[in-house]
Amino acid sequence: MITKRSTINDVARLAGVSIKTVSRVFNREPNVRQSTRDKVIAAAETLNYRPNRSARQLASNLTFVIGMLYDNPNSDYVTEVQYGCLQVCREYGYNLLIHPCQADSPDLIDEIGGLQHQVDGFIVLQPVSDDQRLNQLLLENNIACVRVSQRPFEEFPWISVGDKEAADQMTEYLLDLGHRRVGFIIGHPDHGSSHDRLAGYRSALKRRDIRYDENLVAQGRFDLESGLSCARKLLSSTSRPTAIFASNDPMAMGVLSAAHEFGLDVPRQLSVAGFDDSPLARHAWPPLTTVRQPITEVARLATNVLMQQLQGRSEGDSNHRLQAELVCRASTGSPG
Amino acid sequence: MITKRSTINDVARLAGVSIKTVSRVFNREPNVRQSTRDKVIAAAETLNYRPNRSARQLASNLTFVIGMLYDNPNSDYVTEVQYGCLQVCREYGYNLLIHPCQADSPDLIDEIGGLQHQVDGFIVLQPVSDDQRLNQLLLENNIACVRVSQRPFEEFPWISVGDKEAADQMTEYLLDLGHRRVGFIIGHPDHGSSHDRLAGYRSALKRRDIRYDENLVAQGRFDLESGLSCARKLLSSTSRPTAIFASNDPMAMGVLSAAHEFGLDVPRQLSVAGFDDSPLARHAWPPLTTVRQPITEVARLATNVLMQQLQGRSEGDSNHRLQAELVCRASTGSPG
DNA sequence: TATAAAAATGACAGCGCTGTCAAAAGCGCA
DNA sequence: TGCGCTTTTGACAGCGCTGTCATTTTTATA
Repeated sequence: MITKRSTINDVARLAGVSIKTVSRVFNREPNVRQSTRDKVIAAAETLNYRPNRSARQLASNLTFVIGMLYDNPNSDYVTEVQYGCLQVCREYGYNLLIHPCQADSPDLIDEIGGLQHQVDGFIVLQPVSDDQRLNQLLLENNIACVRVSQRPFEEFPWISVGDKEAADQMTEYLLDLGHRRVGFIIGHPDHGSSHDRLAGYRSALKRRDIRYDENLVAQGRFDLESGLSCARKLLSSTSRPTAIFASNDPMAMGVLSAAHEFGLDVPRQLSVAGFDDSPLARHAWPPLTTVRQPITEVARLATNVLMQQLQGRSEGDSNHRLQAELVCRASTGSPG
Repeated sequence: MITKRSTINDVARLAGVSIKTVSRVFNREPNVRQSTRDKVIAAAETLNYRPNRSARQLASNLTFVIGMLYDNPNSDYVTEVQYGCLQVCREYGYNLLIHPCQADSPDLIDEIGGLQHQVDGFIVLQPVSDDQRLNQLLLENNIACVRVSQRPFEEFPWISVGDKEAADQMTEYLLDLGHRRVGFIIGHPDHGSSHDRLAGYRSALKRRDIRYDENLVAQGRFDLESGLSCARKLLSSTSRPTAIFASNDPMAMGVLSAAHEFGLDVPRQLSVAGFDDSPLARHAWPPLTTVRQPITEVARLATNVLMQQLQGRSEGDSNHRLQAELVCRASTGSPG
């Protein structure tokens, strides 16, 4: 049997107050006497009342939904971000609308334009967060958002992870192991973090007075196949590297495959390092030395910042920077 | 500058019709003259009108949102399902609300109970779809849903994938290669598909008149670690198997690691097969022979069936069965 | 041409809530 | 006790749409 869902009127009648008072209680507004509050809550409980979101949305012109914009082929990353975001959403009674999209799609702007009234704000992940048209759209329409990106855009709050520092650390770690020819595979050229990771690699070399050698660097695209072909190229060179640092884990997996092809033992003859600490990395053979990003933290933080924004409490400082961390496993060791 | 969003009234005024007619056009209702329809559409276009979902929801008592319930640690699977589901959702103007949950949580029922008014229906993935309390809740409250599961529940429509047949095929394939001692690692005991995959293994053995040997079978939990320990057990036995068929890819990765430990060459000394065709499988070394499930298809189908349901067009036959497919890669070969 | 039936359109209530503003109740203090 | 203040509560409009049902227009048929 389907019993009709109880409304604010039912609760008000049972509690002997006006519907407005019920509304106040459920919106945690001040200036409601405790005894009144209790009456209302009790009544709501007996009736198993739940506010009707649609009605609330219509009346308040709020959706209680936030949108998540992303174009990330890495499902582990996406899932983890979703998870962290949902945790915070639930605290605030918000729902999450996921919107995977193609950053290079010409329809992107229309698409998001249509979404804008369905959500109160957006969390925009890399690399979509670096799309200037999109940022402009959000800005012009005064849409609340938090960007996960390595670079600022206007006054938008943004969350960044110390990609450069982490890449620097990883490079330094490889140098500390005694490597002198450390290869590097750059990530997808459209991804902001690709540049930062490369910058980190370069800064560590520089600090150690090691010349940056273009022959040790190859341009990948963040997928295994590109990692494989880059590694083939690097390993075929006359002065082959004794370590290869790939800008993400799938590419590092490609390097591992190439090492197999070349009959190189990892890590004795070739050290391999990745970035992201995906499950892939843990499950590789040998398990991959990599960099762990605090993904859940990023997601939680981004969501919290957005919630603050939506509640009008915008912060002074709009950048929050988190640090990534080295995870040393068996794929790296001293050379020779 | 933020211009106020235009409403159905604006469109009606500009088109010179009543708001009800505008409503009809936007809901694709019949009985609107083409010329009227055109006028309305033109007016809507100039005003850049978009129906207000909240208002529509409130008035129609529909949410235009479907919920996706899952508890799946495999992010590739989840992401792919989300993707397929979203494709269909967009066609129908629906949004997707994801709700990862813990199948064994005591609060699950409350949680879903609270969600029920926020969505028009649910897509329930395994293993949540096999939770009897949840199914009962959905049934009692007459909530529309489509289950992705290997078994029926009452009259609910359900989508299943031929796990058993696929496992049978894979086993047969290994036998065809000449293996006589084929090990098997069972999946998580709470997962319906674990049983089916085991059943497929057994049926293939039986057809070939090969005795089912308990010593060749180990109980895993769908994760790499359990695959590793199961493989250690199987490989330590006096009559070690020449092939191991793990019920999913992470466990097969564990088997691969164990093979490394035991100094066994894959596939010359040990063939390894997985299930699911996760990216893991493609990226393993050697690349893993496995079973590909039509995940996107499952998701699309499930969503379509749900949409049919919501529109009152319930089908006669409520089960849709899709077939999985063998993917043969380099991790399997003839023994010896 | 008249008439019935079908198709197209509109008037209006109301979905369940929040915002606004006014009214009532409670409080401190002379 | 009464005054002015603050705190608490309520009445009511209206958010933008859809459902119902009445009305008008068109079409088919006699």
